[in-house]
Amino acid sequence: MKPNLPETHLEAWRKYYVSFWRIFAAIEVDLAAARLPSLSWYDALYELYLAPDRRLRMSALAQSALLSRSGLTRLVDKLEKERLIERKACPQDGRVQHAQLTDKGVEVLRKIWPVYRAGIAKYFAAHLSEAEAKQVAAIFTRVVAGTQQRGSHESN
Amino acid sequence: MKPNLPETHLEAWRKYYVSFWRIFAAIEVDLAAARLPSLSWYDALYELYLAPDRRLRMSALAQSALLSRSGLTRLVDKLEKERLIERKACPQDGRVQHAQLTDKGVEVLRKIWPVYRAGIAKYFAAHLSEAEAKQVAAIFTRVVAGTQQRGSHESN
DNA sequence: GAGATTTAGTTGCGGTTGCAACTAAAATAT
DNA sequence: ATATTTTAGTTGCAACCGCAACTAAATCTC
Repeated sequence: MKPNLPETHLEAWRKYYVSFWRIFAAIEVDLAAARLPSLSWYDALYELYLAPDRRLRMSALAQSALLSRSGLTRLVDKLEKERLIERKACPQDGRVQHAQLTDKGVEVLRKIWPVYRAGIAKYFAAHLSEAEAKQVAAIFTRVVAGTQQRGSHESN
Repeated sequence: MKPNLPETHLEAWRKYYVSFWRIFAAIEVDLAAARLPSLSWYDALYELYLAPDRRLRMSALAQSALLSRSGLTRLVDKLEKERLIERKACPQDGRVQHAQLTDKGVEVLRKIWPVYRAGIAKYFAAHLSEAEAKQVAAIFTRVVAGTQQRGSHESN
């Protein structure tokens, strides 16, 4: 009943876990109230926005957007139906599809961001001093590096 | 384009957000690999385990387990089908149902915990010093307090 | 104390996601 | 060069979850 998981670390996990779900739900509520798409849409659009030429292969986008490949296929279906992205076949490799962000996609991104940003500010940032924010960023950068490539994958 | 959300805080949010999804997915993979129920089951069972007499009203459990009332109804249906909990009508108030943890529920909790604990240790705790764990616990205790009762509710 | 309101929980329904199986194309092997 | 294997993406299916609407019971109003 005791591996290397001291009580302090466990308590940190519990608060981290609960805080995340609370903040996440609160932001989703705010987005829905503003009749805006949810965070998963934002994540995908934003990753495309950052990418060179604003386009990414499906699997690369799945990784960045924290989705399985199949999950991404459905999401891209919906985004494409709304004309926020376009699927572009790759001439070099007939298997790959690129998701290409459209201008309308950028526009939607710009509509979501103020609400999202306000949520981050209210529910998260308001409770962190500058120094704490730096520490949290540093700590979780390490955590992310430690979990690189894990989860969210399909079997095969 | 700039409310009170400095770049440092935004960066902290990004790492927090990504780390959470990665860790969460990794733990779910570990649980599934061990043919164990997922975290949402654990959360509900554990809240009951902590409660006086190991039972809680449906709505109280929904709050603790970070679910909507309807979501909890379905979850309790499944837990009851597996005999991990029982629904007990409340004699004082005919509207109320109590979810009562069974011995089998405790047993399952004890089977899940080692895998869950190992996941927390590997994916989360391994990257935090003792001092950092204390800080993280303190910071996110504040964050949780700030989001008390938000999200996860139904309209009406 | 009968009727309106509020509260607790459930159900209909739709949206989202992942796994396994599938299709098509490219890379590798013989 | 053809056959096998691997890779990229999609589709069938089922699980999970929330909102809105609903039922039943308690409380409040007059």
